[in-house]
Amino acid sequence: MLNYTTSEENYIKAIYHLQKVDGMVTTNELAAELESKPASITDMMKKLKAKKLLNYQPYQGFRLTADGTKVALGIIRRHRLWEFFLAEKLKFTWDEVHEVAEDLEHVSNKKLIDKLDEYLGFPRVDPHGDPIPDANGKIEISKKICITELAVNTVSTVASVSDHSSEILELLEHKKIAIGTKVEVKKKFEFDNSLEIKINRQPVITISEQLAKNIFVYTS
Amino acid sequence: MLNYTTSEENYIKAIYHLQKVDGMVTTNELAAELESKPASITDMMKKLKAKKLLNYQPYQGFRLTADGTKVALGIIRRHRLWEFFLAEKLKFTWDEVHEVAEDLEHVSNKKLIDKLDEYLGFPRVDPHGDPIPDANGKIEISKKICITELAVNTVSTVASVSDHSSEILELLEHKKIAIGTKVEVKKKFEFDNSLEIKINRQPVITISEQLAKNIFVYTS
DNA sequence: AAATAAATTTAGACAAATCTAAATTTATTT
DNA sequence: AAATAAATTTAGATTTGTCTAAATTTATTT
Repeated sequence: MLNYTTSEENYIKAIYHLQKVDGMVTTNELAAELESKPASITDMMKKLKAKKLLNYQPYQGFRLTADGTKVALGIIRRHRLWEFFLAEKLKFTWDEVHEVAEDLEHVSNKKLIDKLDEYLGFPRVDPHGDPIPDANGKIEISKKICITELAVNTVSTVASVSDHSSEILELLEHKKIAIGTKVEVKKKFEFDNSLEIKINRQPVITISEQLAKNIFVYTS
Repeated sequence: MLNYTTSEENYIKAIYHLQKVDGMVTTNELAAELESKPASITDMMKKLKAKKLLNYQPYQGFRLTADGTKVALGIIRRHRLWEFFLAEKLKFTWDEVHEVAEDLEHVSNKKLIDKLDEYLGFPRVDPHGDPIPDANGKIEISKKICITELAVNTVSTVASVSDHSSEILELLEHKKIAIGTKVEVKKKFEFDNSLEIKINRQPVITISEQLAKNIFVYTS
């Protein structure tokens, strides 16, 4: 496996994430995501195309090749393993891990990452519930839906939370909702799209539409 | 604390290490140490001087200021804590830790390093026996001498080993010599400068001059 | 102390990554 | 389908870190 600069890695990772939403990624989208300028994007796209990480025709947007996707999954693996380490071993809170992992992810020593993985017990998801690719780049895509889509009176498990801020963390901790928590929607209110949910055998609690939109559960 | 580039940090660290031997560091020395060219050194010295990390007059060599030393100790702290982590937690061997730590040391998040330190139990020395600066940059300089200087029939403790290769590691493991091992020199041979030493209550063993030169013990 | 050698610095070039401003292509409107 | 707007690319500049080759300074020799 070749090595890439921190800058290249940040572009590759951003394209990977944007692709999941869009399929094809555009110059302006990527510039917004990376807080840089469209001209800088075009420059880098040429470079990544030359390295065969990207399919790219001028003016037509871009998407990662199979090779590019493999590189992206390697970066995401490193990022999420470090996030797990920071939360589990160093007792960082949920909202702090991302920023630190942004730096650690660029240390790309395969043996380091594989031994870290082993040390951590081969975790399957990071502290936000996002899946961690394995050493071969295989990622477990479990089907998830937003809790707002969950049928009433069906028990499910919280899979992930899409907002990673300290504010949502505070609220989730207060309501005793975490990754892995069993939840059941008891009632949906049309007026404000708030939900009444039950956690295990505790009394019903109310969650707002804004909160519900960020909570995803396994479909099963 | 300001942030420095990986390149700047590598220069600062190299100057710190060379200074300990020489006092004043020269352009060629540093170029050799960093495997770069003298012209590159001069360029960087101007930059570090402008940042007040370095005392430098053209043609006169250079030395870190108090600020520069503080920065160097921060880098060394990170490097040695990661070395300890790699050896202790991820079970890397002694000769493998340096290379990986060379990358990890440039992730300069104070909270990360202080929490790592705590997680590791505030270790005082890295796997080679070199002291780890604390969060305030204080470094414990314990007096050490080469085992070749140790008086006959005096028990001492192995403090550090200056060569970090896998070859010396193999030999040290075979002879059951490690950091912290209690040793006693029983006899010195003029002919080849080999030593006969005792480890704890085991039979006398012989070590060559080449090996002895790399073993340092506490003076106490 | 002049000549020579060694060390160091300067001058100018280059690659990587970024930017601004202008030009071009594609998309959208009237 | 022209005209206009939006998106994208190109051209040229800038910064950082590096280099080679030439010039300069310091050290060493005869």
